[in-house]
Amino acid sequence: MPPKYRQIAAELRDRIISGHFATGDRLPTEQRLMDDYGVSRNTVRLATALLVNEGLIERVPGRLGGMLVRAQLMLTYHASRAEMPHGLWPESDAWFGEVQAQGYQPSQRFEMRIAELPAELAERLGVEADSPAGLRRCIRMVNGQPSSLQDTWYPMDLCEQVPELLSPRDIPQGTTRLLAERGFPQPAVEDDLVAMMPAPEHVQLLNLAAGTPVLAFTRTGFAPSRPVRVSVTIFAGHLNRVVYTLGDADVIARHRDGQ
Amino acid sequence: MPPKYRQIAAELRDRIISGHFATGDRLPTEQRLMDDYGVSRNTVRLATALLVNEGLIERVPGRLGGMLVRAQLMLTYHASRAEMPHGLWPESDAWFGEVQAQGYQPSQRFEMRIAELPAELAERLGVEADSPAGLRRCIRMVNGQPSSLQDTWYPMDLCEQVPELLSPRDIPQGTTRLLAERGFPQPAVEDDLVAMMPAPEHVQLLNLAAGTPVLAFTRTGFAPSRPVRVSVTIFAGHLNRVVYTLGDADVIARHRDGQ
DNA sequence: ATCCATTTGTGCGTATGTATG
DNA sequence: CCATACATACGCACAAATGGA
Repeated sequence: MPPKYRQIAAELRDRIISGHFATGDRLPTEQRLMDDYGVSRNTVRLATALLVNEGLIERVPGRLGGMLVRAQLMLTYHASRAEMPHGLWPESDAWFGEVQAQGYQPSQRFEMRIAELPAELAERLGVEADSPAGLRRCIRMVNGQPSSLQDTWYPMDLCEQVPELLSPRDIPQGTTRLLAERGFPQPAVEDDLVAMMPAPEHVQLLNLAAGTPVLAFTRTGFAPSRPVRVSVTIFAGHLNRVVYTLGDADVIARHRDGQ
Repeated sequence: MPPKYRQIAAELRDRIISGHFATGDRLPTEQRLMDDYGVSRNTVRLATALLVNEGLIERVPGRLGGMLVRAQLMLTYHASRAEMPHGLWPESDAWFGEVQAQGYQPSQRFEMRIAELPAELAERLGVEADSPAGLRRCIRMVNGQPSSLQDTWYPMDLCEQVPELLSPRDIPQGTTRLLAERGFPQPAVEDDLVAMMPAPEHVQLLNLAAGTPVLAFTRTGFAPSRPVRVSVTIFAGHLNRVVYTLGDADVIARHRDGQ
């Protein structure tokens, strides 16, 4: 027989998944659970901590607080559509469009600075670790909630050839098109996706609840002569999914239309 | 000032990330941390629970147990290479090859059964929810450790046309080629990736430590006339990453060779 | 096979702090 | 200012797992 706290967690989990508790509902208070199950507060906390770590609930202190069932809002990001392969329109526009098409309210915030390239990213760009590079950071929000964090790095010599990259504001036509106009098209990209628990920095910037995993999405863009940029996007788990379409897209479109 | 348990967690986290503690090292015992920091055992457990949830350590009871720094082994899965677009070789062979090329020892286990399609997957296949379907499950292991879990669903009517799909053993030429030979090539696939905390079933099958996120990778394969299968692969986080190459792969290959 | 020592796992009770309405 | 809810922290006890004597 599993320990009490796991049994209690399992019961509550089932009631959440089955829809007995809906999004935004309050679970019974800790005191109530202590009485119902005849256990100590410690045991109740162990049980509910599991649910917090699974991302099913969040805890809110205060008079009208409690343990709330979290929303399972899901946003789709079409990785093979944006900026690939001929559709060279600005990625931020693509993102705005996708979010709005899904019925949500997008917004974003920009920052620009010069920073030292972490070793792992420097290798992808084929430059030395810790060399300086242009870093454009974009925090994207959906309905006011931080949703993803994108850091795009450009090698320093490229920034000198294309000084607009150092602009602290959004670049209207998009950096990908800007680079293409200056002789650095990106006919190929390599993406790399991994699920991980967020670093403390990401928890803060994305306002993540404990137990929320993130999807780290790294895209390296290649000009014919060299890699020109690497973007690291941290997607808040649960809130985002990334979609790729490979092969003959018409086949899929035909099927969708047929439905 | 942050609470004590967070301070203690932060110190230990820094020492792990900075390499002061290496993979496999034991952290000080709970008793030792109580003495060092002058706190109760409860506080030590709160602190170390954070690190467990971040996937940094695992706890092992027993005489020579302790809190061990977890390995950060990383395996790469080339999603756009296996079985796409002309290279129609068996996916399991592709996986074996990739793992071996990275210096690890692959193995896998098969199961086959008929089961009811979950609503979400039924929609992708364009059939009714809860209708029966052929389910092929493959548990893949690296160096004996469960690494990923793949469930592939085939609509029932397709299984009747291609009865080998119901074979409980591995299909030598691979199911994708088998289907192509029987008139169901897959010129297009759609992939869908999301980071999530594992369901209890996944925790058990993949032998996951608490706090390990997973990458759920869903691939829908389309024949010209219809979708023919949907595969759901659960990758244990930390252990796996998924890579896509989009556009002109030669551009990337040239750059690699040039290094 | 038994017993013992060590380390984490589970559970109890209590007290005080903090956030919110 | 109060009431309610979760947050942090102390202390204690016994169970379970593991490895060695």
